[in-house]
Amino acid sequence: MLALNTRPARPMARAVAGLLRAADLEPWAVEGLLDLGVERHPPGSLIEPSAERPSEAPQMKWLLDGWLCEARVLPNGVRQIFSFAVPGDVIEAPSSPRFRSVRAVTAVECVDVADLLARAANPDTFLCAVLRSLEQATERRYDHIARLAQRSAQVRLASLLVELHERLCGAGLVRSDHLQGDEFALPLRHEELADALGLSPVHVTRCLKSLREQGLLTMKFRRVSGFDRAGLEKLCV
Amino acid sequence: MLALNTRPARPMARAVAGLLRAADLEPWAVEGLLDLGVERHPPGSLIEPSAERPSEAPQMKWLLDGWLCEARVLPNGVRQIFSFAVPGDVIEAPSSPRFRSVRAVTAVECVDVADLLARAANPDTFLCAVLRSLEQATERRYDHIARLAQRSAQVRLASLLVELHERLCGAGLVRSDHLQGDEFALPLRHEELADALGLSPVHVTRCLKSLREQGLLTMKFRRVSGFDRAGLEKLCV
DNA sequence: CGGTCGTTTGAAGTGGTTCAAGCCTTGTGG
DNA sequence: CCACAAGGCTTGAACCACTTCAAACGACCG
Repeated sequence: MLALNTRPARPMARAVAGLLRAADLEPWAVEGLLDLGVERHPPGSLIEPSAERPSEAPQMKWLLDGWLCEARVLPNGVRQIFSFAVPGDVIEAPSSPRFRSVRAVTAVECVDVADLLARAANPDTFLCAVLRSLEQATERRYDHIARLAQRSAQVRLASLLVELHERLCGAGLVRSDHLQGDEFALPLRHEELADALGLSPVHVTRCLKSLREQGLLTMKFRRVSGFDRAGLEKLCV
Repeated sequence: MLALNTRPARPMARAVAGLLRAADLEPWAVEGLLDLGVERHPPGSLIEPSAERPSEAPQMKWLLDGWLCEARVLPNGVRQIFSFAVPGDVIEAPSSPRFRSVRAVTAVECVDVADLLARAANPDTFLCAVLRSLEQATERRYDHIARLAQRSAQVRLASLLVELHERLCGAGLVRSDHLQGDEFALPLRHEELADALGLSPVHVTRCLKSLREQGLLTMKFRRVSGFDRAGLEKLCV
């Protein structure tokens, strides 16, 4: 379920670069990271507080690689996804998964924030980045409420994709192309998008088709290409 | 726009009792409150950080009497209400009202939390209550996302009313009646409920009618009566 | 008593759901 | 290398929840 590894594989190094950019950290801060134990979680697994460290405070993880989603399963069996986490984000591992649980969407690599702080050469810098990340997540929760309550299906989808594009840009995971449109990995099925947006998967399909026909993006094989950010933002006004 | 007053009127005393119960505070803690300046805001006014105390930290207010709503006006002119605050709640006065603003729904009385902490005989107790209140508000934001995304109009409305009933109970603002159903003041127009729930006001009317016909509640003259909590909760499953 | 704001009701339109079938990828075994 | 199965994507048709528009009604306030 969970393996520790002191020698991270290549994908992490790539994400770390983005992470550092996102957190405004200096490149030399990487050294502190590479010494740390990296937790690996397979797709679909729950991210829970480590049992070994039974602390009172909420445990936070810094996501190095892969995607997470924060969700709740309602009494009627429907899953509501509250948010997605992308490399560079900090998430709180919920102590009681009754109301909110965090699950790996893809294979995931993360480190414990407490470890990071304890071992970092400059804990203050790290802490600031962590707090900023949590604050932005809170901000996005408001955005999501407005999105769900007031927007049509197509605009909900477009604005979520714009948000993810923005965040992936910050993590250095977008290949920019001003002529053909940007391109990035989006390891979500229509069902995940539907569960986040309160739509049926088939209607997500239809909305994506419509966006494609408007030349705003193409989503295929877990990748988005031809992403026209300006056009999508105009749609979202 | 904002008046200070050292001698609060009667309505406050009532709310304070509920507030204390909600916060598990001892009755003698009231004394500290009565010495404090109480801010009064007319209906419709914005609650902003006091200009006189230009602090970096977010300013928090403890609501003694009246209702607030936390909202954003979207570019297309639609208002999204994120949450309501009832007596006993703590709210953060947003520093930049660009993304989130807090507005008085009714006439409002509140005190500054920093003042409260500075002057309180037992700041620890107060601080715990404040933190608990903020934590519960965060929790409710998740509930609201799930409500908006996954529920039918009628269930959205019912579950919001159940939430408000629960909170008003905590503040001692519900008159319990197990035979006829509970009764409490609900100073919201259909439009406010609609803006919170992502519905049109006319459809709120229809949903209320349906709930009334099911014998679950009656909403009239800014009051809810015949509130059948158990029945409503069964509806929300 | 008349004006205004909020609520109620009806009728028509639309956006999203549901169900069901076909298709396209990807992975697996012969 | 192909055959086949499984899972996800796509499309169509019918249905339903909610919206919009419009008009009437009711309470409250001068």
